[in-house]
Amino acid sequence: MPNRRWGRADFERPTLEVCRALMGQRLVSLTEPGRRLAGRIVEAEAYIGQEDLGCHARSGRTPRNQVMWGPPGHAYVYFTYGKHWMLNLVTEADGFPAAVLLRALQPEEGLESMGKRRAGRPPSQWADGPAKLCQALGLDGNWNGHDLCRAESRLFVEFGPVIPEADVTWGPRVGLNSVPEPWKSIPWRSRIVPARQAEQEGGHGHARR
DNA sequence: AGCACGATTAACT
DNA sequence: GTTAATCGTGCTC
Repeated sequence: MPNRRWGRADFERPTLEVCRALMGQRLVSLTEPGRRLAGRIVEAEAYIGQEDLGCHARSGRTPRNQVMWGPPGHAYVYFTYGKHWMLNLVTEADGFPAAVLLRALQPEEGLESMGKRRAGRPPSQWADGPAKLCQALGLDGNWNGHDLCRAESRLFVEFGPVIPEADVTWGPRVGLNSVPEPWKSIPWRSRIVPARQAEQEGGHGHARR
Protein backbone atom coordinates (compact mmCIF):
# COMPACT_ATOMS: atom_id res chain seq x y z
CA MET A 1 0.00 0.00 0.00
CA PRO A 2 1.75 3.15 -1.19
CA ASN A 3 1.83 6.17 1.05
CA ARG A 4 -0.75 8.81 0.34
CA ARG A 5 0.32 11.80 -1.74
CA TRP A 6 -0.14 15.47 -1.01
CA GLY A 7 -3.14 16.85 -2.88
CA ARG A 8 -4.18 20.32 -4.04
CA ALA A 9 -5.70 21.27 -0.69
CA ASP A 10 -2.46 20.47 1.13
CA PHE A 11 -0.66 23.13 -0.93
CA GLU A 12 -3.55 25.60 -0.99
CA ARG A 13 -2.88 26.88 2.52
CA PRO A 14 -0.91 29.75 4.07
CA THR A 15 2.68 29.35 2.88
CA LEU A 16 4.21 29.26 6.35
CA GLU A 17 1.82 26.47 7.29
CA VAL A 18 2.89 24.50 4.21
CA CYS A 19 6.56 25.22 4.93
CA ARG A 20 6.10 23.77 8.40
CA ALA A 21 4.02 20.81 7.27
CA LEU A 22 6.59 19.83 4.64
CA MET A 23 9.13 19.01 7.34
CA GLY A 24 9.63 15.25 7.39
CA GLN A 25 7.57 14.67 4.23
CA ARG A 26 9.03 12.77 1.31
CA LEU A 27 9.80 14.26 -2.09
CA VAL A 28 9.56 11.51 -4.70
CA SER A 29 10.67 11.39 -8.34
CA LEU A 30 9.71 8.58 -10.69
CA THR A 31 11.69 9.78 -13.67
CA GLU A 32 13.94 6.75 -13.82
CA PRO A 33 12.08 3.69 -15.11
CA GLY A 34 11.30 1.21 -12.36
CA ARG A 35 13.10 3.18 -9.71
CA ARG A 36 12.07 5.60 -7.01
CA LEU A 37 14.24 8.55 -6.06
CA ALA A 38 13.17 9.97 -2.74
CA GLY A 39 14.34 12.07 0.14
CA ARG A 40 12.97 13.44 3.34
CA ILE A 41 12.46 17.20 3.38
CA VAL A 42 14.44 18.65 6.29
CA GLU A 43 14.75 22.33 5.36
CA ALA A 44 12.58 24.81 3.45
CA GLU A 45 11.81 28.50 3.08
CA ALA A 46 8.61 30.48 2.51
CA TYR A 47 8.33 33.20 -0.16
CA ILE A 48 5.06 35.03 0.17
CA GLY A 49 3.55 37.51 -2.28
CA GLN A 50 4.59 40.76 -3.95
CA GLU A 51 5.16 42.58 -0.69
CA ASP A 52 7.86 40.11 0.34
CA LEU A 53 10.92 41.82 -1.15
CA GLY A 54 12.86 38.57 -0.96
CA CYS A 55 10.33 36.88 -3.25
CA HIS A 56 10.70 36.81 -7.04
CA ALA A 57 7.12 38.03 -7.26
CA ARG A 58 8.23 41.43 -5.92
CA SER A 59 8.64 42.72 -9.47
CA GLY A 60 5.20 41.58 -10.58
CA ARG A 61 4.33 38.83 -12.98
CA THR A 62 7.22 37.98 -15.33
CA PRO A 63 7.96 35.10 -17.70
CA ARG A 64 10.26 33.55 -15.11
CA ASN A 65 8.02 33.73 -12.06
CA GLN A 66 4.63 33.20 -13.68
CA VAL A 67 4.21 29.69 -12.28
CA MET A 68 4.18 31.12 -8.77
CA TRP A 69 1.08 33.11 -9.68
CA GLY A 70 -0.75 30.03 -10.82
CA PRO A 71 -2.56 27.25 -8.96
CA PRO A 72 -0.95 25.56 -5.94
CA GLY A 73 0.71 22.17 -6.09
CA HIS A 74 2.92 23.00 -9.07
CA ALA A 75 6.71 23.09 -9.31
CA TYR A 76 8.37 26.47 -9.77
CA VAL A 77 11.89 25.64 -10.98
CA TYR A 78 14.24 28.48 -11.84
CA PHE A 79 17.84 28.95 -12.91
CA THR A 80 20.30 31.14 -11.04
CA TYR A 81 24.00 32.00 -10.67
CA GLY A 82 24.59 30.80 -14.20
CA LYS A 83 24.50 27.13 -13.26
CA HIS A 84 22.03 26.19 -10.54
CA TRP A 85 18.40 25.04 -10.55
CA MET A 86 16.08 25.57 -7.56
CA LEU A 87 12.86 23.74 -6.77
CA ASN A 88 9.89 25.50 -5.20
CA LEU A 89 6.40 24.18 -4.54
CA VAL A 90 3.66 26.69 -5.31
CA THR A 91 1.29 27.47 -2.44
CA GLU A 92 -1.89 29.43 -1.68
CA ALA A 93 -4.78 30.23 -4.00
CA ASP A 94 -4.51 30.60 -7.77
CA GLY A 95 -3.60 34.23 -8.47
CA PHE A 96 -1.56 34.79 -5.31
CA PRO A 97 2.21 34.42 -5.92
CA ALA A 98 3.81 32.31 -3.21
CA ALA A 99 5.91 29.17 -2.89
CA VAL A 100 8.13 27.11 -0.63
CA LEU A 101 11.77 26.64 -1.63
CA LEU A 102 13.03 23.16 -0.82
CA ARG A 103 16.49 23.63 0.67
CA ALA A 104 17.59 20.20 1.86
CA LEU A 105 16.68 16.54 1.63
CA GLN A 106 17.87 13.51 3.47
CA PRO A 107 18.39 10.91 0.70
CA GLU A 108 16.30 7.78 1.28
CA GLU A 109 15.62 5.91 -1.97
CA GLY A 110 17.52 5.67 -5.24
CA LEU A 111 20.81 6.27 -3.47
CA GLU A 112 22.79 4.79 -6.30
CA SER A 113 21.38 7.30 -8.79
CA MET A 114 21.86 10.23 -6.48
CA GLY A 115 25.41 9.15 -5.78
CA LYS A 116 26.13 9.10 -9.51
CA ARG A 117 24.83 12.61 -10.02
CA ARG A 118 26.72 13.83 -6.98
CA ALA A 119 29.82 11.78 -7.67
CA GLY A 120 32.85 12.22 -5.48
CA ARG A 121 30.92 13.50 -2.50
CA PRO A 122 29.66 11.79 0.65
CA PRO A 123 25.90 11.10 0.99
CA SER A 124 25.64 13.87 3.56
CA GLN A 125 26.44 16.34 0.77
CA TRP A 126 24.18 14.92 -1.92
CA ALA A 127 21.15 17.06 -1.19
CA ASP A 128 22.04 19.48 1.61
CA GLY A 129 21.39 22.60 -0.45
CA PRO A 130 18.66 23.86 -2.82
CA ALA A 131 20.77 23.43 -5.96
CA LYS A 132 22.32 20.21 -4.71
CA LEU A 133 18.97 18.51 -4.22
CA CYS A 134 17.94 19.45 -7.74
CA GLN A 135 21.17 17.97 -9.04
CA ALA A 136 20.78 14.80 -6.98
CA LEU A 137 17.29 14.24 -8.38
CA GLY A 138 18.11 15.43 -11.89
CA LEU A 139 15.58 18.27 -11.76
CA ASP A 140 15.94 21.21 -14.15
CA GLY A 141 13.91 23.76 -16.07
CA ASN A 142 11.95 21.04 -17.82
CA TRP A 143 10.09 20.57 -14.54
CA ASN A 144 8.96 24.18 -14.27
CA GLY A 145 5.18 24.25 -14.12
CA HIS A 146 4.87 20.52 -13.43
CA ASP A 147 1.70 19.60 -11.54
CA LEU A 148 2.55 17.49 -8.48
CA CYS A 149 -1.08 16.62 -7.79
CA ARG A 150 -2.05 14.72 -10.92
CA ALA A 151 -2.35 10.97 -10.40
CA GLU A 152 0.20 10.26 -13.13
CA SER A 153 2.69 12.85 -11.92
CA ARG A 154 6.28 11.67 -11.79
CA LEU A 155 7.16 14.23 -9.11
CA PHE A 156 5.16 14.52 -5.92
CA VAL A 157 5.18 14.76 -2.13
CA GLU A 158 4.31 11.74 -0.03
CA PHE A 159 3.00 11.95 3.51
CA GLY A 160 5.66 11.14 6.08
CA PRO A 161 5.82 11.27 9.85
CA VAL A 162 4.54 14.32 11.67
CA ILE A 163 7.55 16.09 13.14
CA PRO A 164 7.03 17.28 16.71
CA GLU A 165 7.03 21.04 17.27
CA ALA A 166 10.11 20.70 19.50
CA ASP A 167 12.10 19.26 16.59
CA VAL A 168 11.46 22.17 14.21
CA THR A 169 13.44 25.41 14.30
CA TRP A 170 12.87 28.67 12.42
CA GLY A 171 15.43 31.19 11.26
CA PRO A 172 16.11 33.85 8.61
CA ARG A 173 16.09 32.85 4.97
CA VAL A 174 19.48 32.27 3.39
CA GLY A 175 21.17 34.30 0.67
CA LEU A 176 19.01 37.44 0.71
CA ASN A 177 22.02 39.68 1.18
CA SER A 178 20.76 42.81 -0.51
CA VAL A 179 17.13 42.43 0.47
CA PRO A 180 15.84 45.17 2.79
CA GLU A 181 14.49 44.52 6.27
CA PRO A 182 12.30 43.15 7.59
CA TRP A 183 12.35 40.65 4.73
CA LYS A 184 16.03 39.87 5.02
CA SER A 185 15.79 38.64 8.61
CA ILE A 186 12.22 37.48 8.95
CA PRO A 187 12.32 33.85 10.22
CA TRP A 188 10.64 32.09 7.31
CA ARG A 189 13.09 29.19 7.04
CA SER A 190 12.05 25.97 8.75
CA ARG A 191 14.37 23.12 9.59
CA ILE A 192 14.26 19.84 11.42
CA VAL A 193 16.73 20.05 14.29
CA PRO A 194 19.86 18.39 12.84
CA ALA A 195 20.34 16.12 15.84
CA ARG A 196 16.89 14.66 15.20
CA GLN A 197 17.30 14.04 11.49
CA ALA A 198 19.31 10.83 11.73
CA GLU A 199 17.09 9.55 14.51
CA GLN A 200 13.88 9.92 12.52
CA GLU A 201 15.36 8.44 9.43
CA GLY A 202 16.00 5.17 11.21
CA GLY A 203 19.74 5.00 11.53
CA HIS A 204 20.98 5.63 7.97
CA GLY A 205 23.07 8.54 6.86
CA HIS A 206 23.17 12.10 8.08
CA ALA A 207 22.23 15.40 6.51
CA ARG A 208 24.11 18.44 7.66
CA ARG A 209 24.57 22.04 6.71
C1' DA B 1 21.78 47.05 -26.36
C1' DG B 2 24.07 47.17 -22.11
C1' DC B 3 24.50 46.27 -17.29
C1' DA B 4 24.37 44.68 -12.45
C1' DC B 5 23.31 40.92 -9.85
C1' DG B 6 21.44 36.59 -8.05
C1' DA B 7 16.54 32.18 -2.95
C1' DT B 8 24.48 28.94 -4.72
C1' DT B 9 28.34 25.97 -4.78
C1' DA B 10 33.01 24.52 -4.67
C1' DA B 11 37.49 25.71 -4.15
C1' DC B 12 40.87 28.21 -1.89
C1' DT B 13 43.66 31.07 1.93
C1' DG C 1 36.54 33.13 6.24
C1' DT C 2 36.77 34.73 1.19
C1' DT C 3 35.96 34.44 -3.71
C1' DA C 4 35.48 32.90 -8.73
C1' DA C 5 32.37 30.75 -11.70
C1' DT C 6 28.67 31.70 -15.06
C1' DC C 7 24.47 33.27 -17.68
C1' DG C 8 19.43 34.35 -17.53
C1' DT C 9 16.63 37.96 -15.92
C1' DG C 10 14.84 42.43 -15.16
C1' DC C 11 15.91 47.18 -15.30
C1' DT C 12 17.83 51.39 -17.44
C1' DC C 13 19.28 54.00 -21.40
